Amino acid sequence: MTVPTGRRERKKAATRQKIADTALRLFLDRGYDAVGIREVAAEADVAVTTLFSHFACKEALVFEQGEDFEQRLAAAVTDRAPDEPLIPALRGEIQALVRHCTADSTAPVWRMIDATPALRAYEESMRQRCARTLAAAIAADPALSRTETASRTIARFVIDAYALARESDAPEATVDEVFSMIEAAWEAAAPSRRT
Amino acid sequence: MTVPTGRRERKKAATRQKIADTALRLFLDRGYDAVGIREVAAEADVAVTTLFSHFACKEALVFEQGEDFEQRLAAAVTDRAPDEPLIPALRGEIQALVRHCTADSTAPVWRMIDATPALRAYEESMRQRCARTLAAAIAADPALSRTETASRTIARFVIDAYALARESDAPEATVDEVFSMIEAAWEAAAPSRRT
DNA sequence: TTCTAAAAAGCTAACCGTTAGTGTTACGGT
DNA sequence: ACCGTAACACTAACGGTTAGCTTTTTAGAA
Repeated sequence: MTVPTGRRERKKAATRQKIADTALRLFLDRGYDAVGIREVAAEADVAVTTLFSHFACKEALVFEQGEDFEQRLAAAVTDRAPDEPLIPALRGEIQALVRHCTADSTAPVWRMIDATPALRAYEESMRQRCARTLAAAIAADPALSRTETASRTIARFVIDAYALARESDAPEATVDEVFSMIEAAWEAAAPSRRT
Repeated sequence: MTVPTGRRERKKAATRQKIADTALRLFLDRGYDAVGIREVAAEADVAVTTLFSHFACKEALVFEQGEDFEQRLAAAVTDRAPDEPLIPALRGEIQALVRHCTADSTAPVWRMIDATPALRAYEESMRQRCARTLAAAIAADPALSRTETASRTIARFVIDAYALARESDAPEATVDEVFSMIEAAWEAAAPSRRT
């Protein structure tokens, strides 16, 4: 509850960071598949079991940064101005995420992810969790008044926009094009107004 | 090209079938995670390496039947009557697939899949391949005249409909609801007609 | 029929990610 | 100063997967 600044937690965070940094360096250097867990642990000077107490699996080492994805999308729904429409808010957030993936500093990592089936699959599973969180946030907003199914559907569509943009040559234009389709789908799911 | 009825290919198919049958029986009996590859191979009376020459991984053993998924969806696009609209044709196909998953004969398998993270993930990867094939089929039909991006988008949306229906309590109703949203998205992607 | 090339299946032995079991240290609160 | 516990380490294994190599089976030519 106090701001987490015990020596203990600082050391823990440092260990975690050192593992992630070491892993990413080795992976980018020699390829994800060519570097084994035992080697990462040795290079970071920790036991293999310690590594796995910080990260659930090998793939998770790569996604250390940018884990907040999930929170950010949900926040884009819950924290928007009371009269701000949903879809543009989500489009803005997706655009920001896409820009982050294509930024110079992170681009090599994303290129590695795209080139590695295991990492693509892991990212996909993260996206699914993300879609569920987003669906819950949408369904929870009474102002939107859509079906459970419609909420889940739109959430998946939004995640699709991100996935399609990541695969695209012109990510930002792709986001816009997909979102114009999402907008239409969202309107089509509106409750009929003559009650 | 001749109907494949050499002794060789019959024996090979038989071996494959025996492995798949044995695996499914053991999995349904005692749980997917509780049965190891070595045990499946022993029970089917083949070497482990033989098993892996027929199936790419453990998960693939479960999806032996219903692999045609991919072809069927693409066929629903390419084989439809010249003036039949795309979306209803796809909805019909998805409905058929969903019904197949809930049929009494296959329901236990799908229940096992839903209960096993590894199998859910594998199914998701199959869906992605499927979406790509479907996107190609849609993009290849000049009568539809949509963008590459629009084709890919609709393909993903259609696959989403299937995924959402599988997770739903009322699969057929879910398919209909999602498809009404897809229909709107599809129309919104139509090329503007005043050229 | 007999022979041969190749496909299919087998065996061994390992690699790699991951985990259980069991200590050992270092820290935080008392 | 002391105790409970969180963090880390060590060993040893398990389960999926593959490489390397040998043996069996089959298709088709001679």
